Amino acid sequence: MRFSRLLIPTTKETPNDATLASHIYLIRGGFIQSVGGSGLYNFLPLGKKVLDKVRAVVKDELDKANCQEVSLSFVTPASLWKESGRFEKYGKELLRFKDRKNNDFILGPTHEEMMVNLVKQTVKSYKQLPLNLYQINLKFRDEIRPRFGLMRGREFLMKDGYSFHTSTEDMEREFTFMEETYKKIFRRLGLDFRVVEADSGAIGGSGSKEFMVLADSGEDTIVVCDACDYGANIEAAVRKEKTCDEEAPEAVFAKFHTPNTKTIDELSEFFHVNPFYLVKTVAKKALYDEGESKIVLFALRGSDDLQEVKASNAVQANELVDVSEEELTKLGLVAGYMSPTIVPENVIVVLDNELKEASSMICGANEEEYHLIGNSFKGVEANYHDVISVQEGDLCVCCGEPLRYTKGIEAGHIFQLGTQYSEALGANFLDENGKSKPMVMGTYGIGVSRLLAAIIEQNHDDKGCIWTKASAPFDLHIIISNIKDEKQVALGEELYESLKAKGLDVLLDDRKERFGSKIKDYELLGVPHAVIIGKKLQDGTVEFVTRKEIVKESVLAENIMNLVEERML
RNA sequence: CGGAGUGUAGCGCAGUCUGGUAGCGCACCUGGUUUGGGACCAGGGGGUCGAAGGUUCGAGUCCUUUCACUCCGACCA
Repeated sequence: MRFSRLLIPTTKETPNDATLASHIYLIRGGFIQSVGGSGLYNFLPLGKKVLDKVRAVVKDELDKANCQEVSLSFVTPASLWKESGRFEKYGKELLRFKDRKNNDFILGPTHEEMMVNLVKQTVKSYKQLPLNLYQINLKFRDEIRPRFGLMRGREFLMKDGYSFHTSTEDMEREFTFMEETYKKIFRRLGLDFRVVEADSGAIGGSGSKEFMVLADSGEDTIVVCDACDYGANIEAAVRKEKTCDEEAPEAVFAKFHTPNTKTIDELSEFFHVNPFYLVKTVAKKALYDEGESKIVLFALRGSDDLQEVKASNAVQANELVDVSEEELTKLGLVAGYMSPTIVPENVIVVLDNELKEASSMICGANEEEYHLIGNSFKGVEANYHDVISVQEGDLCVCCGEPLRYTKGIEAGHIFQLGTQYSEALGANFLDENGKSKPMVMGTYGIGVSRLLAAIIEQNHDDKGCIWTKASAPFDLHIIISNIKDEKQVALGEELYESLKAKGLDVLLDDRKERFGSKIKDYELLGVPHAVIIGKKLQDGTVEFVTRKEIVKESVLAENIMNLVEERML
């Protein structure tokens, strides 16, 4: 294609609301255009080209893995979502609206309901299973705070796949197979990624894994082990039970006067003990459907922090929010001195798993200026859950080596769903014995438009994008330095036509611009290779450029064709 | 949701305090010069100043209402 005929509105200036490299370069390079700055984007020709290339890789690998592409209606009747129970549960991210007849509709943020409904109507027998259907379509999530360009938009392109099985074993087989298929996709796109254990979130289900593209700007914190391949999202990470070298504060059970010691630090100072032996009691309000809420006390070691997602799951809440001091007082809870053992009615207590066998612990007395010493949880029946946040340096549950934090961009997520949706929506099949059973499901997602951002986050420099081979908008970028130099133009045209004929996707910069603008645009757009036809043609040479490190190789003009073929075909 | 801020040309901004002809840079159009790191000269086009209402002879500017967007915050008992 000819640059002079393409709509590629590159700019020198960075948009004022962009902080991430991917956001800046996608806008500056004319790949995408912001729509009213509210998490909505138009894809311009170049952006659409990249999107299609990424999409093609995803589709190719899935089709090879016997998945079948379909396309589901974007607008979804709310009735299906009411059946599954998610119309209420999904929260404000679900965009709801009414048609002229006043019927409720939603814009699909994910399509379990629609897909289950499709399968329910067409699949009746075990002979038709297993089945893996997917689509690559728009999704809409009314994010609280869309930001970072394509990283967290409200409307985005997602591949969502759903598999249906006669048994849990078969679903697990497919889950593992999809993990391998996804790895092929991410590798082919040239990404550095890690597969990690994850929380299942609003989708539900038992096991789930996330595909994290490693990048400092990632919004997710992931816990990894360098000694083995353990990796998990912080929301799901576990560790080998923590121990403490310091001596435990031996004491018989007693109430102790502890003025002005509301925080763990103050308490640790007061008793001269490691926070490991203190109980931190965190109050949260758990929100449920239809405006119901409960106050929950989470108790954990003072050396640990509460992991909110784990905590929320422990009480099966939709969300946890902070509780005001007034509310606590009203319930008979004393802020700063709360206790997991002395608790008013109507307050739920959740103890962290690691407190199960703990002894010599100090906790609040739920009384102003008093703590209880010499507490033991040995043999105490209680509501135990894993609610702590794994910290850097904690030990790996698999191999015992220290764990490390890193940042990742969630680009894929696969779930073992089970029968939760098939039961709710009545998606049953008849087995060999003619018995009706709910289908066992798995679900698999890839954020296709987010991948564009992820690729750039991982592959850019201070000049612009550096697309990977599989994602680049063009294979080769030819720059004619001076459009008034007939020799340069002639060679450029010749190269362009013959390389096109060989099947390369070539961009020819034939604009009436100065060299400076053209090379800046080249570096900004980030096509993996370029040929510069310029001044040096007088001496019979041109340059072959590799974008990644900006390496320029001088090549005799008559050899350039061979070199390009050799390197690129 | 809590806090702060911003809406003026396609983009980035000044002008608002102290009311009086709508400005600048980039981009765009025309002509010319220039052509290896985002050029220069000359000329030109483009804005119901977020919206509604009010005060005034006169409102981008003052008052009221409203909408939109951006940024920061959501491990504390």
